[in-house]
Amino acid sequence: MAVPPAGPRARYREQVTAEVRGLAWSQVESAGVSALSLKAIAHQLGMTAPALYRYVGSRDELLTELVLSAYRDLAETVEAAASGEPAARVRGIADAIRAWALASPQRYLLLYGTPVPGYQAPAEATELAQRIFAPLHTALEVLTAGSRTPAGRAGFDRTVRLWTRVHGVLGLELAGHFTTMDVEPERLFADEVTSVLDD
Amino acid sequence: MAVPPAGPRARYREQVTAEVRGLAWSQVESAGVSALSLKAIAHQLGMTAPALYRYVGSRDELLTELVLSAYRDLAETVEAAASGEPAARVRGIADAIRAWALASPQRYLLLYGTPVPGYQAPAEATELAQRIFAPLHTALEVLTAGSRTPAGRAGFDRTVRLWTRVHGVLGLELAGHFTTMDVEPERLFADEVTSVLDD
DNA sequence: TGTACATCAGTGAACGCGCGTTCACTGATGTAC
DNA sequence: TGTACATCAGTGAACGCGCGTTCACTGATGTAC
Repeated sequence: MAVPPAGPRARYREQVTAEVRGLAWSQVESAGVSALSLKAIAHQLGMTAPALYRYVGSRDELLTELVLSAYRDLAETVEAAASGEPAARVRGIADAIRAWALASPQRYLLLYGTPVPGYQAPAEATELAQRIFAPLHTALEVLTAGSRTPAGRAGFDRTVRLWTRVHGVLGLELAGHFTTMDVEPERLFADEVTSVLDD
Repeated sequence: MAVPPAGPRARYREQVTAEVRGLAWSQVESAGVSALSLKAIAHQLGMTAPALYRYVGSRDELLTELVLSAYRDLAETVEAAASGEPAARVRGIADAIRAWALASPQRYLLLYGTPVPGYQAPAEATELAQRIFAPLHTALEVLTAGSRTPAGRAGFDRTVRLWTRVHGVLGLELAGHFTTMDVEPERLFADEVTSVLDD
């Protein structure tokens, strides 16, 4: 693996770059994507706005980095949860997704909420979305190997169903629609995961 | 019913007010809530920005009007679809919700997508959300009167489940997550509605 | 070890844009006598 | 029927704010001889 130049300057550069990403995330997490502001980040770093262009190509590029890193993080979370007995594995992955979403609602909404108008995610996002989908799909396939649900189309449909049910609960929960409704999201979520296992 | 003053001035006033609402909607529909701009509306009407304050209290008030009218419209749509045989009625309502969402994705997302940061919907929104929920709930109760699913808590949970499954499909569909995934949203949606009927 | 040079982080001024909102006002329109 | 008055839609200037982005530049830091 090629190690990039690691002099003191490169070191400093990486550190500031990390701070930029960190501040960008805290903007998104506290007030959504629309709050992402290069000028605000610069001032929080104690520098003037143009200096930020040493670390960021443009606002759109920064946004793309956030989106991709969120996808990557979720993919890793899902992959890390993919272990154990088949049924428990599906449940484990689903619970990991919910925990990931609740840990940072705006990060989840950045990926699966209302699309940012005029912004088109890069092709890599699609690949990462598949990396998130795959462990769920595999877990469900293992669960029913040689039993009721046939493979192929029907198996794919089942994974999609799991995904939409998971999002159905999370999307409404994160948007606050259960607070006025006497719903226990946790139980509802668990039941929805079970419903797909029982399919 | 008290008829409001209907002289030529009131007439004109109502007409312009309607145009303001119409332009506001076309902004939201074409680029989401964040595109809602009083100045832009004024200029599209051929007037200067301050003149708009004859018709609108503030941007927030206009937004509230949009949100409430979207809720009202959906509630009416759902109520209008609540007829026919029990199973067909549930399906009819669900299909009406999907048609309503597809007719104007941003209007659906205004209600159920990522919340507008810093904006709090008025209490009336909660009442209207219940008006949307109620016909679904009634239809499901009629469907299983005296059969498997007991009333009360379990019946409520089932309606919630229907709602989250509907939203799971619609939310991801409207955000464009199926376009790279070889999913037929219409079939998926129909299957999800069926899954609750079979519960 | 010391000096000359290249690198590059950060500045300051500026551009052009958009936003919501206020204020004192003009002038046309409708209304009351 | 005509005139005086009140109503009110819309203007123009302005405030203060925020945004992304460019440009020529200063000055500190690291590097090569």
